[in-house]
Amino acid sequence: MQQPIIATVDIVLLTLQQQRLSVTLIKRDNPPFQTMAALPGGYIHAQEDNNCLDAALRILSAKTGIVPPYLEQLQTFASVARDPRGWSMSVVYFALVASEVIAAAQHDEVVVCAVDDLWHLPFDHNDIIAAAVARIRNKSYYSSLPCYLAGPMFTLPGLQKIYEACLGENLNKVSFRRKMDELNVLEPVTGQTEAHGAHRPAQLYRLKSQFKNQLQLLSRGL
Amino acid sequence: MQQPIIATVDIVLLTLQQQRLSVTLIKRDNPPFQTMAALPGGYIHAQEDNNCLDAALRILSAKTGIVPPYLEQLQTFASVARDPRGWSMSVVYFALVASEVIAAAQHDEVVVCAVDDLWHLPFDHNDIIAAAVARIRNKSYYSSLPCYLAGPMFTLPGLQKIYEACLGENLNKVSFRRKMDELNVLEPVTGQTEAHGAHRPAQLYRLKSQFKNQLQLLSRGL
DNA sequence: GTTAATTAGTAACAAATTACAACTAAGTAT
DNA sequence: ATACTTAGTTGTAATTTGTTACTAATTAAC
Repeated sequence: MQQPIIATVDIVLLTLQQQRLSVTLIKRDNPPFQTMAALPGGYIHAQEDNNCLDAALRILSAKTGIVPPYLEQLQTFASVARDPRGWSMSVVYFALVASEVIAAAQHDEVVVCAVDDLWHLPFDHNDIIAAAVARIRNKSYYSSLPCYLAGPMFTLPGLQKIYEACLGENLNKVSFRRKMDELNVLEPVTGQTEAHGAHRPAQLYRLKSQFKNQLQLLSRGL
Repeated sequence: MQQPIIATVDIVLLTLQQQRLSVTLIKRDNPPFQTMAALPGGYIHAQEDNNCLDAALRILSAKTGIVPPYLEQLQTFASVARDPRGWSMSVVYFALVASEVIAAAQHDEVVVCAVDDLWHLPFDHNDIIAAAVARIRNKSYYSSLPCYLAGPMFTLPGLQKIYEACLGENLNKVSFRRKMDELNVLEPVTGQTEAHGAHRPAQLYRLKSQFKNQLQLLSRGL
């Protein structure tokens, strides 16, 4: 074997900022593209990581201090051209977290940017983010995925806004509530409501514990 | 870098045999697991392959003589344990072809086996096949994917059987036809019918040319 | 305090979609 | 000709989804 293949993992860590789907970028501290913002990523450590998911969790934790509740393999991006160092292969994972989690991690060098406002990023990271957004859009139609973008407690109107941000379209209130009921992943926090204005306060909900890190699917979409 | 990571591609080539979803296996001609049947696969050739898809097409063509109309990346399987040679990473693709295509390729050493009858295969190939079958099941609900398992011409009752084999459940005739109409990927071959018995012959259809190697999706499933 | 305004949550109904059953169509075998 | 079998369609019932309009609960204004 001549030039070995570069084996890395990148993570698309998504969150909501001002109702907009946003991605977490890190200032690179090594060449190539040193000092530029890019997806958190790094080499697979064959001695240390038992598998790719381990590598993703290790790298994400090191670079952002976050252990996300939901982490799924997105796709592997590999080609001779995507990295100036040579033939490179990146197994990409995506994760969703509430924005409070990113704030609480208190890591410097972390930039959160709305996915619609991105500039040109190093490597093929724009393509990767586009693929992650497409996947999330799609999964949001028929699963509890967007729930991971909410904090530990949330209202149904709030969750609807989150779904709408993921899908990029407005939803009908009655239908949305029917579908959330059908998903059966939420439980009301008894006695707890959230008021933020001169109107009836909304019931607070949380994810049932068995769905804290497991998706639930709808049989026929939103 | 000490021990380099092994970078390979494997292909789950699926077809239908006697109405059953079946996978193509090849007798391995190198260690480990020499002479055992396994998924067609091989090393990525950094000098030769521009990307993973290229590698998949090259390997599949070399081992089976087939260039499939539809090839999609499934998932990457990577861990320290999956290959006795060391830390290994396999980018897995899946392809669908009509069984005539496999027969026409005339390659020896090719075994086609129903996915429900598989014995214990080398590496994590059983897990890989299970993941591919799950993906196909899922996509068959809302896409034209199973059409790639049919030959160049087919009847609607025949296509329904194919969908049923993919989904593992029976479908309603009227609903199925409505959905195929909605998919809008088929065109009748005028004047051509298929009779195989003492009854009314069925109209033959083919994929519209723009869908010969492109999926079409339903907005709300079968 | 009563009233107006605003959002949460529900109920009733209309529209659309899907499933089912029964039909007609077109062939072969007797 | 008649029976039989599968292809394909039509009509209708059941289910799901979307809309409109309601009631509920709160704050702000008077």
